Amino acid sequence: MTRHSDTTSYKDIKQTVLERIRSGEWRPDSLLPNEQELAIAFSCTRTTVNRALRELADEGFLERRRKAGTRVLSAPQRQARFTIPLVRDEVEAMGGTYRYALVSSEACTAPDWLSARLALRAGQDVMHVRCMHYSGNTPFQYEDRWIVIESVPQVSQADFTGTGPNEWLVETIPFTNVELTFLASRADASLAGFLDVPEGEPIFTTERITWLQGQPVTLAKLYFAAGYRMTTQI
Amino acid sequence: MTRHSDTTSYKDIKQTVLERIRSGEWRPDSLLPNEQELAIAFSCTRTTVNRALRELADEGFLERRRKAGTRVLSAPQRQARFTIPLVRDEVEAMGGTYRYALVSSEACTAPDWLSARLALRAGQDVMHVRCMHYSGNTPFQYEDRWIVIESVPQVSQADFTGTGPNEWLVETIPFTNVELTFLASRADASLAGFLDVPEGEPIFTTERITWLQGQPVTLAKLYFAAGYRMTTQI
DNA sequence: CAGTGGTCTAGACCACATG
DNA sequence: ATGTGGTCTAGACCACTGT
Repeated sequence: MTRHSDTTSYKDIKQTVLERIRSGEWRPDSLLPNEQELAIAFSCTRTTVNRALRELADEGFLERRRKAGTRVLSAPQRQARFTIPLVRDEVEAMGGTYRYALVSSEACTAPDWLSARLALRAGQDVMHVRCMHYSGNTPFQYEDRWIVIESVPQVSQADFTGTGPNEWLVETIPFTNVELTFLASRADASLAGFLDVPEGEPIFTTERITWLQGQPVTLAKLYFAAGYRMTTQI
Repeated sequence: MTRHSDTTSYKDIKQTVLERIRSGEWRPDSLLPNEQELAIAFSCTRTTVNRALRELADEGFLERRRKAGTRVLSAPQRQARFTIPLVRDEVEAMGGTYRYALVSSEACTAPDWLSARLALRAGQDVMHVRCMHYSGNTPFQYEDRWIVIESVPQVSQADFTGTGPNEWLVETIPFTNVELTFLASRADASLAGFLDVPEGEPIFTTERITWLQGQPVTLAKLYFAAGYRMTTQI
């Protein structure tokens, strides 16, 4: 495609393979010809076939094992893959004007449930930050965040009045591991007030736990406005 | 690593690059040396460097543009990536015994909201299937599904008494495009009964729309039992 | 127009899992 | 033991895009 039309690119091969799966020519669980044979069939090198099949395996269509060969996966284990945007970007992408407001920020000893959740030592200190994100004047997200001070000592001097803790952390900590959880929670009186919904309203919630090289850094609970939907194309 | 220890593999390079980002040696927004220079530095070919950097870009750490070069992304656009399991697998992975029960199955004309959502022609026929998935005797998920008959004519003869429509569709339709949505919904009286929760309970919900080569096939609304959490490591 | 990444070739050796 | 995928090399041409 991108090259002269007489060559077969790895993209062409991916396309063709997907079509043969779609059409039923290569049924689920069936074995594909090996790379050598496909290379001959497609008039290209094994390297090119390899890249095409490797990517299709990464994308969840094929399973490859040395000696065993390449199979079409029976239950297409499609992988949802979506980027986690910064709140600001999300609001602006919807055409809103992003506004941030700090609710509270205080250092304290980690409560028991948090120590357990993050595997902290007893009595470790954390910074507890609560804040709101708005789209224009409409509540968009309430953020309830705990930051482990020992893991990010600079947080003691941080000022979250004008900038949210997430943007601050992103700039301060270059690289992290994340556990992401989605759930539906119920708006209690406090949350209902912040998000301007009736008490008891179902609230789409995500929880993110972040580690820096094995050390727990932060737990963030993000409560979205009523009716929020998180969508992705696969 | 996998080869003789005197060679540099693309995995070694990925590792090294990530470490340099972590350590701050290569700051966000900064430009990496070009592939040729890195190849010399790592004592390998440009091909190998290329694969390492290409994968890191796929994973959201780098941005690459011809002529412009390779940059460290400032806001790590980390991508959550999780597989969508079949209900049966999910229940069994939790150590439960999967049980299925059909609630209702009937052909009808698509209601207006569904026609709009799936871009159907007015008056197109659909199969409406409702069913329950249990873990042992505990409700696990309530499924409310609509299948476009014109897209899957065989559905008229399908029997969903013993097998759920999802497993049937997976076997019948080899390959699809999917739009996936997560949200929090509220248990109405009917749903509360099926899931054995109080009315008004927040319910984690996913909606899946599936197309086969541009044609809408099915819309499934999946309501999970109270307290359900969907988790993924990034 | 010139520099950077994108891709392909031809060949090689190796790791691994199955029979 | 052997067949399969996994990876690397050395070199080439090309596509894109910023200057």
